[in-house]
Formats: sequence, structure tokens, C-alpha cells
Amino acid sequence: MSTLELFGMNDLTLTILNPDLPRHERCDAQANRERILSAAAQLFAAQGVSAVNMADISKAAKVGQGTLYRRFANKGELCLALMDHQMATFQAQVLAQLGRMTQDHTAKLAQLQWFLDAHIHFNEMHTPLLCEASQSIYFAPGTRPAPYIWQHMTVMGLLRGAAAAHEIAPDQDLPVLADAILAPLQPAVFRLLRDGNGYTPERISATLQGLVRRLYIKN
Amino acid sequence: MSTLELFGMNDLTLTILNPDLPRHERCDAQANRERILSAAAQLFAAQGVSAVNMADISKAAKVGQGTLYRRFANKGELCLALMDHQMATFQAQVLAQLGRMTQDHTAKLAQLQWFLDAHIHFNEMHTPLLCEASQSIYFAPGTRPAPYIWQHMTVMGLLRGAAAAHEIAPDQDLPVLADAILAPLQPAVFRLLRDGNGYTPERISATLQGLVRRLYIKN
DNA sequence: ATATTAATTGGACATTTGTCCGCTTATTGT
DNA sequence: ACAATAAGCGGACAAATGTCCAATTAATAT
Repeated sequence: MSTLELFGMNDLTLTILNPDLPRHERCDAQANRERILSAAAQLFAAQGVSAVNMADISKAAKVGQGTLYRRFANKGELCLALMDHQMATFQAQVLAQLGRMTQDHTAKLAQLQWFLDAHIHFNEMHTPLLCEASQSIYFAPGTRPAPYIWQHMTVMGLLRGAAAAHEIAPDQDLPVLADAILAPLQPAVFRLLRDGNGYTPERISATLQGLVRRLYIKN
Repeated sequence: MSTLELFGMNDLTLTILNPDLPRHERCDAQANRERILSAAAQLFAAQGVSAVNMADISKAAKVGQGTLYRRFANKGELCLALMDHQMATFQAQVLAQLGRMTQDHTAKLAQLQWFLDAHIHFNEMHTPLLCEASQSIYFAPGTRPAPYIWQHMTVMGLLRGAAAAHEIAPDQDLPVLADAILAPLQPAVFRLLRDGNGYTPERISATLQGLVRRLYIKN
């Protein structure tokens, strides 16, 4: 039984988030993609995400705008691509840690609390990119952004585990509950809490942990 | 003691949301504002919010673009202005109902549950305008959108009341808790739940009510 | 090697958003 | 009534996003 299966996920999870495009990417195309990403990273670091536009990036990468837009339909997708590596790393860490906790027979809700805290720190590091991404990525009804799908799967898995282990009441609407718990982590909301209200990550984390603690079944 | 004071709000609350501009608005300006709003309402109704652009609106209202942008810095502000009346109505209903419930000695948390349900139905009716507004309104660090301020004040007032009435534990971080509860109602998140995940308003409401129910102090 | 095919390129172009500023018009004071 | 003045007007202009397609170039088959 793989770590993934431990909480109801399958290999699809990671595949969804790293859609490694067509099998053969032409080598000039690949070179351009890398030039674009590195140029974007430099510009973002130097001037801030919101101060840089697509034309700037295409100039810095020495590529035409058409080329740029062929790869990344908008700044948001580009931001997602830039975070791809760090995201994969984060996901791997989460998998590893949750696997460990499961082997140690840590309660599922405690795992959930750890996950939320870890995620808050991830958000903290990547707020600008995450916000840009969530703003400009179009999602049609029935479609959801890739990072969100992973979050939701993870929390759902943990909640289902908690239900199976009789940690929480069995008759709950787990999908919606997962979303309610995750809502404060959505980029725009998280930024509102941090920048608009001035909350520290610790306060946010503590409050979410409190909400999860209250899910424990009364006995 | 006014209804407002019942849950820690003051007249500022409504003033913030209806900033009735300078004392004297020149009458031609007022006429134009009304033409703009009515033209926008018609176009939005006919073609959907996202399909209409500012140029369309200025043409339909027979004003220059400069005039349009003088009044409404972007489509979001225009949307907020369009909702202004309905928003004020909703706020008044909320005040009235909460006042009534307080007189009937309804528990504060029960009032909060009612508020969340009512708010969900409000969101349901105005999702497109709310989303457009929340997307394009710029907020600098330390600044928050007007509708959000009202929501937060209301929930904070109810939570403080609940704490005073010993319905909930006294040592909680109420500001952050209020935000956590409100997070699923933020326009972009709400749309994700509705359109992305296909949840019904009833499911969302039930789950939020469940979270609030669990706040009741254990005795 | 060479021809064929399919993907890639880059800049011109269209669209939309938002700004600017000279001109006009309502309001206020005399 | 009539200046004086401040507010408002609107279209031209700038900037950014996103689209398109003729020319090019890499990969594949002969």
C-alpha cells in the first residue's frame, strides 16, 4: 500500500499537477521555455510580480510575444510554472510527513492540523505568485485550478480517514467541510487576512487548528 | 440603545458603505451617473457582466470614457455601485432581524447561523457582480473592501456577544475566527464552491452552521 | 543526404483598460 | 443679471493584454 493510498489519493494526484505536456518538446522550444522562466524569475525578484508585464518578460527572454503566449496563456500560468518545482517539493514533503505520522498512528485530525500549518507557511512564502496565479487563471464552471485540487484531495483524504477512525462524526458533508477549512488558505483570502487585517501566520494557524480540534467527536 | 449598538456596531457601519460623496453633486454629473448606472444595469442583464466592457457602457450611456472613469475607476466599482441599494436593503434586513432575535433572547450563535444563511442567499443572487467587484477593486495593505468590513463587523459583534453570554470559550482569537467563518463567503471562494464544485447553497449553509454549532462551549 | 511534415517563431494587429487635458457648463458671490 | 471659479465633460492618447499568420526551423521518413 503506497503512501498515496493511505489517504485516498492515487498517482493521478501528482500527474495532474505536473502535466508534462507532449512527449517530445522540440529542443528550441524547451530552450525558450527555460529562458522565459529564468527571465521572469529575475524580473519578478527585481521589481515585484505586479510591476512586470508580459512584454517586459518577452523582451528580457529575447522571444516574441507570440512565443511567450504560446507557452503561458497569461501571467498567472507563468507564475504557476515558476512555482511548479517548489510546489512539487512541498507536495513531496507533505506526503512524506503524513506517511510518517500515519505509521506512528498519529490521529488523522492531528495530521490535518499539521498540514494546515505547513500550508500556511507555504502560502506565506509565495503569496505574490499565488495571488497572481489565482487571479488570472480562468476556470469554467466544473473546472478547478490545479493547486486547489491537490489541497482538496489531501484534506478530504484526511477527513475520510478521521471518519473511518471514528475521530469525527460520520454523517458529515466532508467535501464541503474540506472546502470550508481550506477557504482561508485561498490566495486572495489569505492575502486579505495577512495584508488587509495584519494577522500573523501564527494567529491564522492557531485559529484553523482550533476549528479542526472542535471536529473531534464528543465522547 | 439602538439596534446597531446591540452588537457592537455604530452608525459608521452604514456610512462606510454608502459614502454619499461631496455635499453638492452637480446636477449634470448626477444625471450622468444615473444614465451610466442604468445603462450598465441593462447591458449586464442583457449580455452578462463579463461580456460588457467599459467602452460599451460609456457608449450606451452616451458619455465619454473620461466621464465614466471619473465616477467609477473600474468595472468593479461600478458593480459595487449597482449593488449599493440592494446591499443597503440587505443590511437593513439583517439589522432588523438580529434586533428581533436579540429581543427574543435568541442565542448569539443562533443569530450568527441565521446571518450566515442569509448571506449565502445574498451571495447566490449577486455572484457575478460580487466577483467582478472583488477582482478589480484594488486594496492596499491595511485597506479592506467596504462590503467585507461590514461582514466582519457583524460577525465580530455576534461572536463578542456570544463570548459575553458564555456561549463560547472566552479566550479565543475572535477577529481571526470571524474571518475563518467568513472565508467561504468571499466572492471568489463562493464561486469556486458553487460553480467549480457544484455545491448547492444549502450544503454550504449546512456546513457553516455545523462549524458554528461546534463553537458552543462544552458544559 | 534530402525531402516532407509538423511544430515553432516573432512581430504586427486588435481589444480593452485606463489617463490626460483643453473645452464647456453649472454654481456662487456680487 | 453677470463675472468668476470650480467642477465636469469627452475624445484623443498611452499602455497592456491577448491573437494571428507568414516565414522559419527542427524532427521524421525515404
